[in-house]
Amino acid sequence: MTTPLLHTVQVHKALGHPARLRILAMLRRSELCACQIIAVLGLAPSTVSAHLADLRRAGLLIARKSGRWAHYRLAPSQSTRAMTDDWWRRVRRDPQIRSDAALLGQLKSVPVEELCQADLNLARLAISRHT
Amino acid sequence: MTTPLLHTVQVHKALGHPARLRILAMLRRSELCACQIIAVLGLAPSTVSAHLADLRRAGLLIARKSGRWAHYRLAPSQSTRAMTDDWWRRVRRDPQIRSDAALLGQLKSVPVEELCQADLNLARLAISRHT
DNA sequence: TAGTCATTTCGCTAATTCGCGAAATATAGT
DNA sequence: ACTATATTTCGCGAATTAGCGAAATGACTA
Repeated sequence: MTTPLLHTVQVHKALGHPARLRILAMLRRSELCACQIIAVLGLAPSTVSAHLADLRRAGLLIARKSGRWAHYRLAPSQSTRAMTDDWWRRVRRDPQIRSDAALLGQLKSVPVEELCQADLNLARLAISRHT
Repeated sequence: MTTPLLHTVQVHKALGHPARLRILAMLRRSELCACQIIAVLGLAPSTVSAHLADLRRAGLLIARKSGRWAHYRLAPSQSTRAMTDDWWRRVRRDPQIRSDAALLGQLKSVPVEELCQADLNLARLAISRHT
């Protein structure tokens, strides 16, 4: 158990990192597989996993495990939605956020089986093969 | 110059510390002198000054210097107000925030000249002398 | 002009955070 | 059972942050 003050601090700490904001921005559109998030961010899988754990601990997203894959989506809570709506207005036009969305749109056409185990460059190759 | 993403990160980092949230909560009621904030938080003046500088850099509050004293108030921007309104709903009933408000209410009756140069204990003595 | 005092800046140490690779976990397919 | 593999956990070095006291700054006062 924790106080409202410390919980609020934890939430804001979770939002205080570009990679974690990028993750939340991606998840606004739809639930995603961990490997898709890893491919878009271009960071080591262990690093992304830690960021996802931070966001989950802060109550901002929830995980769903389906076989080997882990799917993440935004937590449905009221306060989470209000909070993300707030910074979303400022961030939606950010170049990094927009390029993330563009890359993610292309990744959607790649089967998850091919995407996983591939770093960002391989992901791009897979895109060119599938479009 | 910075991107919208990095600016948003900076704002959330500023909100990701209990002392800084306590400062913003206090300033919701009214502008305050630095010495009043120092007395309520019970931290070293240099520490509080650093927190205030963080909040100012994030654009969340603005400073006004009047003689020897520095007065701080919330920045009047729209987004700042929306953001503080969000976490305020969760934090307003926090015991730490409430005791801050109670102490601050009593500090208001103490002249600034007596309050300054006094730590929290001296501040309490001053309160008992003035009520 | 010299002194006092509120506040900030500086220098430092301890604690936390970030990122990675390696190892561990767990699940699908053979 | 065994292998392959998606994800997480662990251990560690680099970078950042938090706190303090000491010194510097700037403004009132005598």
